[in-house]
Amino acid sequence: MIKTKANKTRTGGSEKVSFQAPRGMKDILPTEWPLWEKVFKIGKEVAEFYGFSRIETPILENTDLFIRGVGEATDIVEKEMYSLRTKGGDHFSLRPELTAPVVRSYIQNGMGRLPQPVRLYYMSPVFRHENPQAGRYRELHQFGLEVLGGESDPVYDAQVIIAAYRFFEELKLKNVIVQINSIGCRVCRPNYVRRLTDYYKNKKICKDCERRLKTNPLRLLDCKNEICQPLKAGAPSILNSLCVNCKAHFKGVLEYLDEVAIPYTLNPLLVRGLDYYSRTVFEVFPEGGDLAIAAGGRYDYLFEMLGGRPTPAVGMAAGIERAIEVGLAAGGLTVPKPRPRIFLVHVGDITKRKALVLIEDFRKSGIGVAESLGKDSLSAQLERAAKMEAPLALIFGQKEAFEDNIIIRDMTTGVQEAVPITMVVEEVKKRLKSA
RNA sequence: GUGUCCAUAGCUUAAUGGUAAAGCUCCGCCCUGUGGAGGCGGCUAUGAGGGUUCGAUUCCCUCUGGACACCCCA
Repeated sequence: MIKTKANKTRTGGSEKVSFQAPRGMKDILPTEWPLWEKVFKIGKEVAEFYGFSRIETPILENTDLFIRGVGEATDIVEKEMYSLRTKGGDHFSLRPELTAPVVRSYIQNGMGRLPQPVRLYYMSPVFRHENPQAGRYRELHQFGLEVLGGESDPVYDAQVIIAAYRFFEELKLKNVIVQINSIGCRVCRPNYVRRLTDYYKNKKICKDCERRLKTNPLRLLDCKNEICQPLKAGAPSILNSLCVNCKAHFKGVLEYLDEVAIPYTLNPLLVRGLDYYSRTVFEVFPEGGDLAIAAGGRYDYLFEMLGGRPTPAVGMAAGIERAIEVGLAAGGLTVPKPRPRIFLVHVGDITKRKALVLIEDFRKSGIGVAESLGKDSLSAQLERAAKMEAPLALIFGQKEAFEDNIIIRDMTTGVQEAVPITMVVEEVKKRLKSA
């Protein structure tokens, strides 16, 4: 028996079922879609301007990819993955993020032989099984940029941040804030972790932090528990522990950002939840908000973790739902108006048939035509035309068909004029232009 | 995973331990050839399951979904 979440009622002989979208997931309705298209368009333009090409990977990946890539001890892998086992016995998961899949694709498809670095972008759904709340969904869409290969050059870190910043600028989000930090590399991070662990040892910390001290000590830095707050001030700063190379790298990133006047604030307490980051990490916040709308960083070791050759890389992912919410709330982002279409009204069966032919003529001329051929009443059709704010209505009745005419009605003024049917496309074109 | 609040028609809201009401939307008619108005009419609801009760939409439990917060995160 398959467990189903449909609600069922048995009344008499018939069964009534009702379905709802899965928890934390929602429909993008026709009224919302133009907005999404706009956001997608902006993302595409920004990404392609900076030399990124689109990639789309499968929604399902081997669970192991995320365990190795994102990290076994992370919340994402520990408790937020939608995992399933196929009939063949494979363990798959709905992707909770796209960096690991993109790296997998790079390795699998031999992109290492392309000119380096390879720049890829995506705008795709990811899935996380956590409890929904403000700005948090179980299915969310991420706009992401990844620069893969080449050198571990700070200029790439900066470029990713610049592109992300421009994306939000184009979405009319004012005064977004980039918080940035460096969490070092294999050489310097272990030293820092040791110092940090020493510092916190024998100090009064919260339960979560006791666990973090063992599994992921860096996370002690962004603990929000009151008990731990006073300790943060005295904690050793990672920026003082960076090795010479990491220091130079971080300095480089900041200098490039200064060069193009991207505003940022240093946040030495910023660490990221995923295992694969090294050196640069950053998060982007809307003005006055504390929910990140984008985050990213450098991940020079991820390729090795996934069985590839050592390959430096840096990337970021923005939450599209959150960006849209913030943009709408700030008022800069608006729902685009649909392109106006003329409306074809028919009266009678013969004209109904001929109307289909006429529609094709307009299609060839690139003019959008709406109709409601299913309705036969003239009033009802005009009503519909008015409701959808068609600038012009074409009225095609028996009389007109007989005389090879058609009436063009200006819906705002109510002025009508009969024109020869052969001229109607041209006439409409003319009127739309002058309007 | 935990906690708090919530669930009446497509939408917004009303009411009651005893026949569920309205506005907007939608559909139809007035309107055998002229729209946004008006009039008339119609469709559609107590999220699902169980319990208490003569009787539950109302009280109780479970499930599902929603809002918010924690954890964590885009």
